[in-house]
Amino acid sequence: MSKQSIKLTVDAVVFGYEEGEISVLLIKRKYEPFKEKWAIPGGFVLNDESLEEAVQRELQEETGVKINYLEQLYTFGNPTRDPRGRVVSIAYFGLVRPNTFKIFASTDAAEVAWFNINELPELSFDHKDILELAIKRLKGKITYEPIGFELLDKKFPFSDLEKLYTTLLGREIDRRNFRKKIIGLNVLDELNEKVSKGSGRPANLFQFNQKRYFQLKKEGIIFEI
Amino acid sequence: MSKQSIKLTVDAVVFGYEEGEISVLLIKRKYEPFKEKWAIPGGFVLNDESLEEAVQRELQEETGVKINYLEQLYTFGNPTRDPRGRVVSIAYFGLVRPNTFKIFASTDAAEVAWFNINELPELSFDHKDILELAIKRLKGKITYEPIGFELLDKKFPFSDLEKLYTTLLGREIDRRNFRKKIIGLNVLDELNEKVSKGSGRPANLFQFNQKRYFQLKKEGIIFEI
DNA sequence: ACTCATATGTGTAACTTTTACACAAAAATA
DNA sequence: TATTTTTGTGTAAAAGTTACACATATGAGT
Repeated sequence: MSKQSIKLTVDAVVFGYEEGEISVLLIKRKYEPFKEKWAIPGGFVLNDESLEEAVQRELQEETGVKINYLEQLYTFGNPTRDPRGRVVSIAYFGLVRPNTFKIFASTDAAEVAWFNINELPELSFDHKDILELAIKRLKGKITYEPIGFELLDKKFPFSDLEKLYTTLLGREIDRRNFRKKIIGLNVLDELNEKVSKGSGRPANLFQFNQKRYFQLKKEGIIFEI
Repeated sequence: MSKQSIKLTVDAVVFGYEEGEISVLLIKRKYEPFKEKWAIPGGFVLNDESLEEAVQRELQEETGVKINYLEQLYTFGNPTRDPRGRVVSIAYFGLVRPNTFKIFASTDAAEVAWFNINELPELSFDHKDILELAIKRLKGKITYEPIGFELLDKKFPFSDLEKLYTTLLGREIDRRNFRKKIIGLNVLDELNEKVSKGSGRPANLFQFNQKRYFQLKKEGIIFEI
């Protein structure tokens, strides 16, 4: 039996949301292979760091992003997925509020940019597969975990939440029923603050109450939309 | 930056079901570390095989089991999880019908045995965490994917299915409502065969129709219990 | 300051789904 | 042949989901 020589990387599909558009963070590779091609940020895992640490480090290095919500997505191990040899990649899935920092390219990245998930460029390696799986997971997960709030401002008008769900679910939602349902879940605090964007009646602001969510979860009450 | 020296293993949590009990397949380790301790079957990934091939090969080698249903569970990468050094393990989750083969120990395994998931021995490495996650996944997944059928005989009386769900969900089910629901899903074929085990009215046999399931899935009709 | 356009906020009735519940039929056993 | 055991089946109440329209609060235009 030949000695194992497999390299390990982590990759992070980071989603952001702004004004009705779901975007994903990509970098333009500075080096071969796939030099000048767009790719999901990521890189080799160091010997003594955990996988999550590796993801956070690579994201910080390449893009300047500090992640808000992070979870493991899937491990891609096809023997031919990397032309350099056997490289297994553990893909993560992250959510951020894009307006809370400035992105910048460095180390392996020549450029960093947000791409609308419906207008993606050609991607390196098997990153198209990874991204598709991540999109599927995001769209699926918002109906049974309250991860959507990680994409919105801490305080948000109800219409933002509604628009996010409309976008992710890809269909119209009845405004009244949606509001009833969400309010009924009992995980939102209604604040005494109003915000008015342009014309129209000013909206009340809401805030996700994570503590209450965990409490309810512990009691076996499930979040479901 | 020091050169990466991380080893990669796969581990497989294999579940079986018989007579109202969910069991998991474990091996007793023949070598250090954790010599003579029970562990989930698995081993090092070879350079040129896919991760799934590695799982199937290790299972075959160590236990004689050919898996029926296999999916990736999670990747465990805590830097201290293996005393030999940095070993990242990609855990899989499998389902089999235990009565379709004989298990036997070989290569790294001194013994192989089925353990009821409620009466587990002490386990090696972080295998307790892996197993707990797998059990959680199994219990969760049966409500929205028809994987329960992978644990039953191809032809089964309705009561077998009901008992499986009772066991996995950990609560009583209304027999009539359950039957109505499952029949309503339209994925079972009712056969013209009866089986009688002991006393009582003989039961009709049913069979899962995978083709119909995929058809319905494609049409957006979801399996849900 | 008045009118118009725009976005927010709210209740009820029809419909669908889920739950609760009991007894007859077919076979084995005593 | 009476008793026990397991299978097989319908209906009514309750809960949840869906469809649907108008008043309110602001900004913009005149």
